[in-house]
Amino acid sequence: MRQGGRRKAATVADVAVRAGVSPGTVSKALNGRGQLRPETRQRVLAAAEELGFSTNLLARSLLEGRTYTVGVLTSDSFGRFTIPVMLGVEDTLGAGQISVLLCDGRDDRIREGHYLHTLLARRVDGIIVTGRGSDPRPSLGQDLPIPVIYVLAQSEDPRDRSLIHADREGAERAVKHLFSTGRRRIAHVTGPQHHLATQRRIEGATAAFSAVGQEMVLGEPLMGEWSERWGREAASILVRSGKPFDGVFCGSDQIARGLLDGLRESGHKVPDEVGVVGFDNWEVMAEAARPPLTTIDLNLHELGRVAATELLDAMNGKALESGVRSVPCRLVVRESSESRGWFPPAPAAAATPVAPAERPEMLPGHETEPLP
Amino acid sequence: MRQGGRRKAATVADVAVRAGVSPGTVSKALNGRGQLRPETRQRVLAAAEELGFSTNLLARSLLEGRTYTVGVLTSDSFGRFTIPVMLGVEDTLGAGQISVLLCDGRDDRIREGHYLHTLLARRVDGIIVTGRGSDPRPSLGQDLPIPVIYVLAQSEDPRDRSLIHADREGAERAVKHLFSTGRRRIAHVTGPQHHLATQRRIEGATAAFSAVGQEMVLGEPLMGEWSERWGREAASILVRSGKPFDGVFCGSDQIARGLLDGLRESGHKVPDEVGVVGFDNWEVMAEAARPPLTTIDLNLHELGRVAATELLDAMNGKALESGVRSVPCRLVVRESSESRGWFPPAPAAAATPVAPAERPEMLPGHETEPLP
DNA sequence: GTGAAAGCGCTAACAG
DNA sequence: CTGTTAGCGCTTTCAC
Repeated sequence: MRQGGRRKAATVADVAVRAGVSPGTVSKALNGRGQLRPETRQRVLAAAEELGFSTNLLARSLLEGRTYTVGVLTSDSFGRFTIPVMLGVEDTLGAGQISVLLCDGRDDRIREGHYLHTLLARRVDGIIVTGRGSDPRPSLGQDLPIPVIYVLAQSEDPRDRSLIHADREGAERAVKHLFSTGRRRIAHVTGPQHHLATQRRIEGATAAFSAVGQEMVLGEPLMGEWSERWGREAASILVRSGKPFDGVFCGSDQIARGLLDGLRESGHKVPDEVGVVGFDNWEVMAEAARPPLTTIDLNLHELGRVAATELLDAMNGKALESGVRSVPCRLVVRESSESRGWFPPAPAAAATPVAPAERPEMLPGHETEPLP
Repeated sequence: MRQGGRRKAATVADVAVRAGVSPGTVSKALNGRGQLRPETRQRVLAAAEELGFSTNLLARSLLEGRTYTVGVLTSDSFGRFTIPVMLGVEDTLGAGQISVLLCDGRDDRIREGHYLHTLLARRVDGIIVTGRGSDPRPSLGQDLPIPVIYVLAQSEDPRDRSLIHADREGAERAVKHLFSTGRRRIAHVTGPQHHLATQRRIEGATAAFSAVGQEMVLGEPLMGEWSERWGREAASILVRSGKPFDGVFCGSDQIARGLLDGLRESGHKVPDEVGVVGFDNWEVMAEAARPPLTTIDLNLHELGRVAATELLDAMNGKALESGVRSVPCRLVVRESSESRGWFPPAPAAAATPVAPAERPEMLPGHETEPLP
């Protein structure tokens, strides 16, 4: 049966004939159900083998009313953030024999609606919606016959189940880490003001400052775009401000990398004079930075894993909880924040004591991906 | 029908009852087949609408023997190169109402075999195999009942159909582009010797040198790893060699970016004194480079599109061709190779004349992807 | 222990 | 024009 000459696949009936039994018996033998004489079972298995029999899952699904399939639907296209989530989902689901149908919404509501229709017609057992997290997205609605989980891009409807990474806590952790290495004069350079992520990270950073009774250098975050260019520019702004600073928390790894370049080129030593922490743990960025960048890992793979796990439970009848669940971020310590021990003494004791030095959870370094 | 109270979906029979007709008639009305009185059709459509009817594609597929589904199977995990391919596939297939099942092989042959089994049991209409292109991969075999196309990672078996990007021609084009901007003393810095990609790019580059009767600076390519670090190191090697050079073709954008940093920091002006061309058009890299990097775009999305198109034909009965087809790369001109017109006059006319200045095909710049 | 029959939801073929 | 029937491939009673 070469590619040209497609032959009809063998059915249970075919196997039955060859084994000299009935279709029902074949089914039992193949699925290890019922009481069969071992010898009969062997005969059936042999016949199936010889015919290259492969169960037609369509037929089984039709009967069972389950397809062991879930749809992953992106509102925007699959990008740097959604892909690790999707892989986490696929990974977890694949272990449970569940397949993933891919639907790329491309920021087009019409297209998305069309995909939703297709998924329902294909009778998927559940749907995971993902996309940019900059802002909440419209709900697919409450009247779907299957469970839906929103990941990264949370649903506008609080009755839906949404999973996001803990931006706020991550940012707080980043800043506390800088404090814990002895730095005191810390600035925050981040993305566009209107992004939800920007706001959440500012909140987290602010909380960390309050906790130790310090003020942000320049009094407020420097907001710009998520780019290396902006990071370089911010470095220049900081330097020219004349205000002393010994730490910078950046809202993204790209910004951090630009900032690192800017600092190096204006003669500031990292981490000796300034500690820098980024956000995202975009490994190619963080590892190629000079020096390698300490940053917050979004745990996107884990986010996908959790989403898949919750969805699996829901598919098995357990009611889905409502509202937003946030999955913790991880601090990944690299060189850019190393403490060198010569910092000025800590300022007057703050109301809340500085968090003790953290046990950094190192991520294993990934090899650079080979070229195709 | 909230998420908890899953109700059985309406069937053609339900619609039939409600519309006061038979199931057969419902089918015709819904699919626009056969001769129906317009009024009847309307009644059926209304009933379907009211019941929220959605065709059960499983049942249809079972009957039709086609599922309008293809599997995309990676040998390694989905990475920087395979993802654009997969998106190209999904894009093309989605337009034809075909869904994509995702299978992440993770470099594990057992796992891959398991996925293949599942795909066949689900009766997909075709399979696209993808993965790292560093070396050919084992064939899935010739005895599959459905067409298979290998993309990026070509099959070891020449009877299979493989699609790859035109590495060799891309490299040749890159070097010719440097020549066309007036440069003559060009070096080649690239990846590990044992990679097929490295070899193909060296071949292409060599061809371009031969065409204009020039020698590669240092006489041979500098081979290292696919990293920025190696790019920086190579810059230093080149500079310290004392040999004059005015152009460098890098085997990857990462190498190129490191090289650009190295050159800048050792006081060499790009593009004024040295022109640099990369490979991959990894946009975040190429655009963030200083200056923005001229490079070769692998056309991965197009590769996916072509693969999907060939697969569609094959699924419709057209026999798949055998062997490797290579899809052209594109030159993307940015600042790093700009001609400044003050170069030394061209050397003694070569046997083959220098290619005339190329019409650079600019790609639209992509915005930096917003954070989640 | 094993076989026969019914049915999952749909559509194509043939009656009426 | 519309209804009836059969069957896609499988599993699951329920007889034997």
